Amino acid sequence: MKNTLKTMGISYDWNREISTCSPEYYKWTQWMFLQLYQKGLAYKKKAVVNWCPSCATVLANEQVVNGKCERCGTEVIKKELSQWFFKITDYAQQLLDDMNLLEEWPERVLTMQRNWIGRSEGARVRFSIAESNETVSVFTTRPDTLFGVTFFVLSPEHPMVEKLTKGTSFEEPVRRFKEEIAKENISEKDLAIAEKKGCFIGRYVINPMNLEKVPIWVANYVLMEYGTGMVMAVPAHDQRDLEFARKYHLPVRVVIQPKHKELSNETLQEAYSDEGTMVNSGQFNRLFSSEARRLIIDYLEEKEIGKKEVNYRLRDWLISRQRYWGAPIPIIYCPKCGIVPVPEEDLPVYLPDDVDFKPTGLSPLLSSKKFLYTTCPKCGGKAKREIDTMDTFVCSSWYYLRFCSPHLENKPFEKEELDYWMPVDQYIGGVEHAILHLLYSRFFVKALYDMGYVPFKEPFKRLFTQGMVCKDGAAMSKSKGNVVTPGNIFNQFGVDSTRVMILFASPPEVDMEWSDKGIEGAEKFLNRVWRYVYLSRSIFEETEQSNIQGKAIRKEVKLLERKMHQTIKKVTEDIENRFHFNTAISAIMELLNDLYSYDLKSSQMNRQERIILKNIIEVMIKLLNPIAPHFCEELWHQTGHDVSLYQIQWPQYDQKILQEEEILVIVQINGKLRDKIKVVRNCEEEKVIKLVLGLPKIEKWVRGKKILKTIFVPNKLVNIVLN
RNA sequence: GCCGGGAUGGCGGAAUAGGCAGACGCGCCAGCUUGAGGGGCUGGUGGGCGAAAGCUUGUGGGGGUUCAAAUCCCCCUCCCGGCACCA
Repeated sequence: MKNTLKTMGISYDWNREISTCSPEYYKWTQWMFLQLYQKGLAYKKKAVVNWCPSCATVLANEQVVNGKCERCGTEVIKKELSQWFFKITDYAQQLLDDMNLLEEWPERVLTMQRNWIGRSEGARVRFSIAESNETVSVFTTRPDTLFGVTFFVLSPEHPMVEKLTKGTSFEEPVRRFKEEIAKENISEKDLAIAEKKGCFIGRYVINPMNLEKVPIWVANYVLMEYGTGMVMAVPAHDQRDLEFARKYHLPVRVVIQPKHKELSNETLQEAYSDEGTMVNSGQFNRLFSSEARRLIIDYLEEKEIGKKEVNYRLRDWLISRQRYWGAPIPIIYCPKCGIVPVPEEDLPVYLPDDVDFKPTGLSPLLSSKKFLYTTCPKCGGKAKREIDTMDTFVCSSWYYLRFCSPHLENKPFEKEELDYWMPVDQYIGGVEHAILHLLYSRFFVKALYDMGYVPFKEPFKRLFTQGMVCKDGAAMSKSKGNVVTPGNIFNQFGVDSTRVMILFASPPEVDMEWSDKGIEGAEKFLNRVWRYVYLSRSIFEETEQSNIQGKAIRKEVKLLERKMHQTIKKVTEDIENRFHFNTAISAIMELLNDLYSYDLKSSQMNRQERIILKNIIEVMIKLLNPIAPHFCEELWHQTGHDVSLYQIQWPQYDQKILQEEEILVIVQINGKLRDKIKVVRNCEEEKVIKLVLGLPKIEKWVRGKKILKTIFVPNKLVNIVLN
């Protein structure tokens, strides 16, 4: 990889190269963990987590794509395990709010992050359970539909289910139902379309608004992980609840009527989830639903039966991995002292080298006795190390900070270096990192900011997302193995032709299907440049004095000079503002085409003209240099220069020469192109119109018609509107 | 279902602030050069009508705004990406 990059002439500063899997680096990853741990942002909990059977490790939510493992594509299953998490949810709101600071990020990525965080506003409402002192709470985004609650649903995994059915005649059937659901084990992907199933549990809750008793069910469509693991069902205004109600013949009660039609409890086919006028809702009747929503929340708060609440879909970041690769989590378990963090001075906790890689489902580190057994830093007694390693996304969440001080030994980074380098001015990466690396890194910087380690809130000022390069319909990636090795193309066509081909194919932000069809064109272009310079080589021979007399510079030379300035402008702007190398290259091609087509014989040029042409050729080489550096460097030396092109200033364009003194003006009749005319720049309206009306083609169209009006856009166009 | 982004010749793409649609390249066709091949050079190349000049049509489809729309607005179709029984 490094060799390929070097071969391609990509100018990284290899002095700053770091390797996240080296102890010098992961020492500081472990240090980060300890800082987060001390702040309460790293914690261990038992939870239902994603497990990839093929990788034999747990995964974070972000690493499960369509129910499959992000790395290997295996269907992910659920397991209950005790694992380490980073409390990214503490930063959910800040991650959303600070998107304002990310003005130069693509909207697409911000949207993806917004979706992922999934903020929803609503209320938490407490319901008491009938014939009991217990209460339960639900989260709802629609407190205005509270009067429409006709049943209550718990997730089958909810601990309350057992509690509420214990010792009743429902205990057995509910248990059987839970087993049935668990057995089905539908994948995450199919969950959305799976049939709704439920079971009444024999108990009731009291609706705090109207004190109605409504039955409690368990059903497979309620997620344990979101909200409180239970929902208040409002079938009239929620499609899922309606489907369930119709299947089990539960009542439906409309509490919001839309403007132009009247909904009926009996015939309702589709839940109405928009706004409307409140009905069947006691003192809130006749209010508009959005208004009622506010007032009901006030009412809930006043009566202390609920409160306004914001819920996020974002889950905490599960960072434990049962893999060898990754920094060991610097934690020691002591039978006396419990969970003890490894003291900073004992870092790094080295990855052992005597491990057995048999996939056991437990971390390979377990097999290293040397690693596992240690002493407790607190009491000195016998203790065991945490055997899981950290998600490698932890390593990559802060590497850009390390780049600022890559070899520092006593600290992860130097404050002065951060001040100088950070935040990153321009970050470039694939869109596939939108909610993985980019979200994690933002979280890290926010946490480090709050701890006073970094003086900025966002790591990356400007983000550019490259399109994905696909092959055989799938994104090219190391893990999928459908990568093109550029070696063969280099050998056959050379590195610079390959660079031209890649850059010319399409602008970098779009996805593209890999094709090397353009390689021959790229090679042809470079050959044409080479040949032109070669044919004009006498220009560069100082000794040869022009014996052509005369000072007049021919029009062709002037035109070429202007074209050169236009090209400088175009190439500079395309590269600087948009990374659009494809159009930059095409501009250079145009310049070259012009050079060929004017066919100036250097032997027939006077001194002035030779100086201009020489400059044009040199500028062309300079402009092409970022695209084909090896080629240009060689040409540069071939044309008699000793200093490397890298030390040469980027060419500047001259605004005055840039502008054409004769402008081609478009002549339209009723908006249709009919003719073109050349006029001097900034020619006044009356003059141009007069000229235009004198054109034979235009005269033909205008004859016998009445001119209703004329549109004049200076230096651009004339449009004559006829009846 | 919701949220983004798209759709322009045979192909990759261009048109950056509403003003020449198809820059540049690939491919293809014809010609020149060459013993041949390769290479190079010249010309042509969205569709229709035409010998040509030219006319006409044309940026996924339909409607609209405008003197003027690939570009702005509304509706629809399809493709890609994200989220998705998220209460």
